[in-house]
Amino acid sequence: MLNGNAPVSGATLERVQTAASELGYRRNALASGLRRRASRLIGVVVPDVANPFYTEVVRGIEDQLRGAGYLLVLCNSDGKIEKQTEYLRLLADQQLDGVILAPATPDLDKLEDAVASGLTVVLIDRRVASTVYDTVTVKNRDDARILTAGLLAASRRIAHIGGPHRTSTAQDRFAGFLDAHTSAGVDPDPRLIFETDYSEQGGYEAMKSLLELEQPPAGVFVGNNVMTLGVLRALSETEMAAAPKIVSFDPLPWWASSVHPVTTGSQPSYRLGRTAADLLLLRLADPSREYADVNIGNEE
Amino acid sequence: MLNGNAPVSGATLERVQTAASELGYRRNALASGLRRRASRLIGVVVPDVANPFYTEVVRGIEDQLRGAGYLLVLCNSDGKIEKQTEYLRLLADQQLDGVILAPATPDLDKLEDAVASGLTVVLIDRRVASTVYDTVTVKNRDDARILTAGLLAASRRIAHIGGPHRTSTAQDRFAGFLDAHTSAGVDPDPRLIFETDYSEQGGYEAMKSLLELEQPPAGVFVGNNVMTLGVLRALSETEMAAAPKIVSFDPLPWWASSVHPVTTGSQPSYRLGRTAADLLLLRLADPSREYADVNIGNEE
DNA sequence: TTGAAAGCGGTACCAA
DNA sequence: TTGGTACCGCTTTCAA
Repeated sequence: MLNGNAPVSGATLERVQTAASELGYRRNALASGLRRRASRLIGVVVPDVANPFYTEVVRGIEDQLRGAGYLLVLCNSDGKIEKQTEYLRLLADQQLDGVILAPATPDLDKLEDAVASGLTVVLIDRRVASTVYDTVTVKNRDDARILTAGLLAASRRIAHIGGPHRTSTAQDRFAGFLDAHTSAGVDPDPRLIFETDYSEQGGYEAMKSLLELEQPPAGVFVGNNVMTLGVLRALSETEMAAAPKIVSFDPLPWWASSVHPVTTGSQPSYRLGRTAADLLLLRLADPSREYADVNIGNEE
Repeated sequence: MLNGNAPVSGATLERVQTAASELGYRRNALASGLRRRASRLIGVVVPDVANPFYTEVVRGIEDQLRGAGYLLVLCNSDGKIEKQTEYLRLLADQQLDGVILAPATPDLDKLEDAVASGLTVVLIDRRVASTVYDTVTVKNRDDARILTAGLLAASRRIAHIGGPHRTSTAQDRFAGFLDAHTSAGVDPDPRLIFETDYSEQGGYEAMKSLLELEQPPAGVFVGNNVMTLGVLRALSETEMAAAPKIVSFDPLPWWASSVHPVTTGSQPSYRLGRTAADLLLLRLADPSREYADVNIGNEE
């Protein structure tokens, strides 16, 4: 009745509605949710909101959910599978309608529990070995290839500072880096390839090592924004005639300022968030729709 | 029964509990909440999570709530009173147990509605004209005084780039700036005092103006982190022999790197979040306790 | 100590 | 179309 699903006559409906607003009636969402088996709450599980990439993603999700009348429940997993699992259980207990999850590991066992307990799941950022989830990722390989090609146009000595190889994002970006080399007919120098943990400190240390080489690279491809900030810190500590060109896969946060120019991809973290929220709302509306695997690129 | 509040014998209790876990029983939080009139959900309303200050605050709140088994519902008000009001209503509808709010305006009318509808409110960051709320702020005036005094020790020509005067934070920080001048027996130069809107662009423009002066200041006190990033951008665009010393009220985010050294206060945004969450949990446990007005400073 | 029953505030269904 | 009633799953109370 109060949600308009009842076959009441216009007059009665109106009478009820004015009465309701005059009395300041507010629907109790808990009671409603209990009956309808839905809470109008969406969970978001990310490694850390304090990482500027996820901050933007979360903001995008929130903006999109707001329009649909959903509220966002924020969870930080710190990339730990136990925290992620615990949160998924809690979210299921709270009867959340769905979860947007940036998986801590490519490993899916626990995820199935979550789904079994009634959570609708949308995956973001990292792809996992399964096609039964809506997934939103960025065009890691293509974008990395394009960015690297830009560097190779100026020089053949290009370094790579990447994330942990167990993550799909780091793999894909490294593959793009190699693609560009292949196209350009250049053999990458293994001494210029660094694998770190996607951290500021990792980027800093890798860049330090590069700068200490007898022949530093002419350009550096850096696999994410946080590492790039470490790279910039390393650069700022070093005096040199010709600093290497820096290309960062992610854009730096809007408030980051730097003396050293950095070329970046326009990784659309905000749009990624909106898209993920969209997919989740669509699936909630129609659980039988086909699974989507959206790949957000630099276009537009 | 399932929450242990029932006068059951040990044996029965245990029997039920093992049965429950074997069957994979999970309590329905919606039903439980409906009955107990509590949802184990806490709302957080901030202007924008993407502002590094609030990002840290939110992270602090989340970590603290997690330990207590509460979930965090994130809302961005964009500093707009309408969005804030709408969210408070939504949160009340969802029967949230409480809200941690960074008020968009010093104006409280709507807040009372929220409380009337059953929300327990804790205020953060900006103080409002009322003593009937738990409040957590930073020691704006003292910290600003100390930071400014550091600059005055080196020179008498110190500029001030502050936030909007209608906010309590900007007022207090400016007062601290003046305090330091009084102690040092220095008259502040009004041409060096800028009021902006706490934005990166505002900081940028103010700094540009300062650099264009015939006699630029020897030091600049900047009222928040975001403006400081604008200030740094302005500096990076300008070549000069002796750049002014920059002091930022807030610390820059951990990943920020900069060529220009910046002295910062150690504004404990993370701790502010934890403290706010603590206060809220305490009040939820004992609604009649005295209102707290906590002032977090640089000590420790 | 135990079990049964009422009710939190809605929604959905059914007979009138 | 309408009003009445059962029921969502849990907590609390009350009688046995």
